[in-house]
Amino acid sequence: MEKRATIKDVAEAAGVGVATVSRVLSGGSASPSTRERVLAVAAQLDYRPSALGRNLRQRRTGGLGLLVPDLTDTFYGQLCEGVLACARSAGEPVVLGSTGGDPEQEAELIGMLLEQSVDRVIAVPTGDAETWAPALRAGMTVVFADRLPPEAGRDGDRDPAESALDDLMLLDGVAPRGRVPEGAARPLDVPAVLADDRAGIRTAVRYLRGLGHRRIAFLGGPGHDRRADAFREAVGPPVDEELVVFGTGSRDSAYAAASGLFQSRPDLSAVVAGGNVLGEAAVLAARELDLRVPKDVSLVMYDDVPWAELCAPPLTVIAQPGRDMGYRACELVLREGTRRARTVVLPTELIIRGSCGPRR
Amino acid sequence: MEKRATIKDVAEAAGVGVATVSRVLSGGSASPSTRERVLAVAAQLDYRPSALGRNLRQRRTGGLGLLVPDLTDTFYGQLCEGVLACARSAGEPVVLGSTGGDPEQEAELIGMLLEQSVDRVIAVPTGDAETWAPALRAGMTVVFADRLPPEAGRDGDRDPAESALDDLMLLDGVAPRGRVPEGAARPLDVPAVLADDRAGIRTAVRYLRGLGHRRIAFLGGPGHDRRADAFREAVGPPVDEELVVFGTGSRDSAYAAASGLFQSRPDLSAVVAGGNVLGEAAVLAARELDLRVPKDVSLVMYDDVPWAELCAPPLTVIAQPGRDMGYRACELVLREGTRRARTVVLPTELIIRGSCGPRR
DNA sequence: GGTTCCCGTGGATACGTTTTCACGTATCTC
DNA sequence: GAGATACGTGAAAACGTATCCACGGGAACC
Repeated sequence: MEKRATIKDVAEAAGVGVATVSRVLSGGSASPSTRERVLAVAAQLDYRPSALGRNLRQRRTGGLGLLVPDLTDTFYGQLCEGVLACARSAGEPVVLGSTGGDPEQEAELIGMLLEQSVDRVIAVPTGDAETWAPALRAGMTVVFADRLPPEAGRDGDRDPAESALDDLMLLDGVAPRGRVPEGAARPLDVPAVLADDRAGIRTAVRYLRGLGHRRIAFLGGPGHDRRADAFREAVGPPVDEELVVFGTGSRDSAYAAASGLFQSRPDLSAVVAGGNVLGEAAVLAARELDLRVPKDVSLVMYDDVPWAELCAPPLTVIAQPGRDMGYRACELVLREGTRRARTVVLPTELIIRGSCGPRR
Repeated sequence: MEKRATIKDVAEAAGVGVATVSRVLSGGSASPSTRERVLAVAAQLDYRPSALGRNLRQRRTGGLGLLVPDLTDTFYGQLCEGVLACARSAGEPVVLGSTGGDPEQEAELIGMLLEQSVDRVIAVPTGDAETWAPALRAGMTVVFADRLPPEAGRDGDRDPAESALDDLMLLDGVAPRGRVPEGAARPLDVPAVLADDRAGIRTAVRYLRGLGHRRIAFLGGPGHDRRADAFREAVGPPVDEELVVFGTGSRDSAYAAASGLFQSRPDLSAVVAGGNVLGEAAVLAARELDLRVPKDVSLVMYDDVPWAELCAPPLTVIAQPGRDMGYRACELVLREGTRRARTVVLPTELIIRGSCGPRR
């Protein structure tokens, strides 16, 4: 456990100044002879520049922050893999935080990142604009993935992913449509990578409609407000608000919400689950209540997770490219500063398996 | 986006020296009056000590490293959640790396952690002792979770989790039994948190035996050597080595291994999958080959993941406490230095669902 | 009342790096 | 051949913190 060699050691051993060593290793100019000598000495001493010194000097941590609600949710696992893949190719370390869907924990983690001088973070936000204000105020580069924080002064018409772009593979640099009410809290001006929820939900609802379903429910979790809105829009007025229910994030609460939904509204014949945890809960709750899928109730689940295919029956899903979303979000956060990036919307795909059938 | 206040600013505003501010914030001694004044000023300036400066000063990064093979694998998601929970309660940031089951990537990530001066790592190792040598040589505190690196000079009798402790909830500070051959490569002296693989596999094999199965296969992935050994021991000699097959880590390769196994040995009647990705592959491959579970083939899968219950049929599993393993591993790595810790073995549990039946 | 001890305090230093600045030499140009 | 230009180089400063050390003053003790 010898202590690591410093740049000074290398400089001394190579008979040059520290500045020269730094230049050689940073790709600066140096004469071929000295460059070679420095490189040889550095290799021989197994010298690795200390990120600590460098970061302190340039007053920023090289790393990226990554905040997700729950790593047990396979979709976020995919998203993380995407971020990590991109970060690795950029040589950036990633510090990870799991918020558990709790804004307070999220705020705490933001504070931790601030303390670490991590100035670039990609997050699946849990808290609202207020939670993220400190990060932005500190000049952090933030990119949201998968969702946006709820907006204080909501008006259903403004949606950063304005959708209706079935052919458009991705949308970069959209100008926000619709004027923001003067008094309302300004929405966060933060780039984001989102799935085309509106199109995804609409396709699913149309599909279910085509199978004859009229009473369709939406089962959401925290952060699924955009999807719920898309659902409301897709089923069209009048919206039966009793058929739009939310869990609070935990698997238990998702199960409770699903079970409650099935019991209070036995007339429903199809449900759209806003995430894979909700879908899982729906399957479990249906089974517990002796509702057969798809005979008694049809189910479409957001997120194409590997196990969707293993289910009984295999689950029809709205697939969103989790890994890609992570990768692109990371690209955005890395590119930031060079060019101001805006929202990116990735396409969803309805993958039809066996969990939907005609209305009984 | 004002720049952050430094300790100097606080000192100046409070009319004291920087040393005093540092002491107050680090819990050192100070008079009540100055302490109060400093605290007030710090709060008012929204001062947060820079981890960069502190870390440089004390020549270490506060943070923890966490290396897992694949976040898409739900078990590792659980493990990560455990680590993060423990790390958060200790106020330590966690930098995450995903090795993809590739020793080369793992080595690269270790190098990255070294560069960041992260001196404490918890890892699900992918590479061997050689991969980890640089980390140990640099004085890193390493704790392995879920598995150990393969040992150069293997002898089947030495197993850090000596098992046979069905009642013992956990085993702390076991002395390695059996002498290490003189010439053989010394096993890494690294604390670890493992599941009681031997007991888990043995229980599963006994269960299958009780159902009448005689040709039982083991389907493993990288790092499942201990489980394979436990399997060999459980079925007892002679071991039909054709029934012990491995995938390389990817879902595709797992599927290929499972499919190949089923096709080359149609006489097998039960399979033990060494991990949930392998279990998933086995279900898929069986279905593709029109083998019904459990009628034609029985299946026991390692890892109790939420979707095991959703499967058709619900999967009988060997549950290991992923979250706990992460939490304990993190505790170990934090405690290290205070007291030299050794291997911890956590119990497994056979959860019987519907994927096993009597031999047809 | 004088000496000793202790505690609160501030100045200075070190951590390892990048970057600026200035210096010297070698080459080019007129 | 003398001036100007370019380039390679090293000394030094700065980043924000923790900690060592020295200094001062008040209290306690003899």
